[in-house]
Amino acid sequence: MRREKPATAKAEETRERIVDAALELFRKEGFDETTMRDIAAEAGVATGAAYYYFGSKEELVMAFYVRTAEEARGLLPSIMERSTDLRKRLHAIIDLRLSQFAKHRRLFIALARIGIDPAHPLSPFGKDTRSLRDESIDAFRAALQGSNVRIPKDLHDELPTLLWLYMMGVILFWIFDDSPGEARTRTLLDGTLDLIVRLIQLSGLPLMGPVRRRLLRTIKAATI
Amino acid sequence: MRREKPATAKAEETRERIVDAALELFRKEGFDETTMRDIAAEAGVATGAAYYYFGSKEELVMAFYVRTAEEARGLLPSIMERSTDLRKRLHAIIDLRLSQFAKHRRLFIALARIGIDPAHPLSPFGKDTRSLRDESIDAFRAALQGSNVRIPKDLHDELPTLLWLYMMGVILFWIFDDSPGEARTRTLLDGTLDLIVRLIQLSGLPLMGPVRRRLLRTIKAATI
DNA sequence: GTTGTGTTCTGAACATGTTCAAAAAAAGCC
DNA sequence: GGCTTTTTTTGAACATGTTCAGAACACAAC
Repeated sequence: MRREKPATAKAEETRERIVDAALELFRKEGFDETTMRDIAAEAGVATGAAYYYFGSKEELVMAFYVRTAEEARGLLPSIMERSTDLRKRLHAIIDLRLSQFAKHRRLFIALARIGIDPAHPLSPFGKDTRSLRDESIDAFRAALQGSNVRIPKDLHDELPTLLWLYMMGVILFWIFDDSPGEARTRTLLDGTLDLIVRLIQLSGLPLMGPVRRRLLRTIKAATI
Repeated sequence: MRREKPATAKAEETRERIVDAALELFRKEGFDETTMRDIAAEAGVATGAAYYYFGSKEELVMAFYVRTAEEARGLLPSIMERSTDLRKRLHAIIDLRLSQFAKHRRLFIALARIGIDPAHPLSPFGKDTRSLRDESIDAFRAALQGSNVRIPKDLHDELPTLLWLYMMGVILFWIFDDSPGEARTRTLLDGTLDLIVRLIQLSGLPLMGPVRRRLLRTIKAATI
């Protein structure tokens, strides 16, 4: 049985060697082009060793995602300190993730292929990825809190999740964006962020209560 | 070399047998669980024969999609005749496609796994799938034309594509919807369709010109 | 009918993700 | 140190998508 955490320091080191080899080869050759035998050889172990630490080739891609999440965790607090402007904050979060993924485009697409299967344990909406998802949503919660925009109380709970969904949408767009430097995704992000921030601001006006509540009801009914 | 169209009637018949066997097994056992050997055996041919007609297992999934598209082509005209109400028309189109896919949920997810890779020939945004995509977009164009809602001229070109994108979004939501009878997707569709139809109506008001044009500019810049 | 040519089909071979029984190494215990 | 137990590692075996050289077949030309 594969264990969650290697027991010994040496095992931990072997595990690291395998991830490093895998990510390096994925980056250089692509996900499909890299074989588990290549990875094992590069890490200096037998093929089976990779399967002792990772249940499948796909779990190695997940290791990549976990690394980006850890990196983001380290970087985001200082980014939040730079400004209280909501638009800048949201832009910074999404821009950071996009930049991380852009460095490993093909690998990220392999991840998307895995994630789009709702039955797959590594799907972004599944329960196995819950902590990663929650952390990502909390980033948006933190961006809202202490920002220069007042958020109506009844939006407090849902808005972070909605913004996270919005980011997922932008990332989906980015996957299919073949413009140089992903310029089109940048354009979309700039244009829609303006719209979103303005909508959030407007939603606070007294007149908007009924509209906001109606929308909220639809969203809740659809996502419960 | 694999040919586009089989030359003889017998070959055409073999091809059909292979598709039928594949779809039947996919439906009964699931895409991943069905092997090419199973398919060939069920169709009464050698394994290699399947590869004579289809370049890969994935192309067999595409055959499924093509069948649903053909079915939709047959059904949509009569549906359009039933009402000129825009909301009903849009609902009918999307509901038809959702119902078709719901009958083969797991198979559709295999299709999604293929389609999310922008480099894959069968991606819904690629040039190989252009005619299927255009046909799908044209369905929305037909729904708009002769509907009870007047469409501003500058929206004529883009709106069908935007509605198609909206449908893609709903389908994406549906993929992850595990509620019984896909009730949540139905709720989302009902709620957002109201919003969309109202937005389209509002966009025709003289006051909305600048807003509409600004949004159009963003969309065009992002999708050129 | 024979020959030639293009089409359809076969089944063995190959590549690669994955499994697993057993060996090797490490850790724990006296 | 020697013994037992647990962890780690090995490499061959297996399953399945895919390829391919050639066999079988169909059909036209003569």
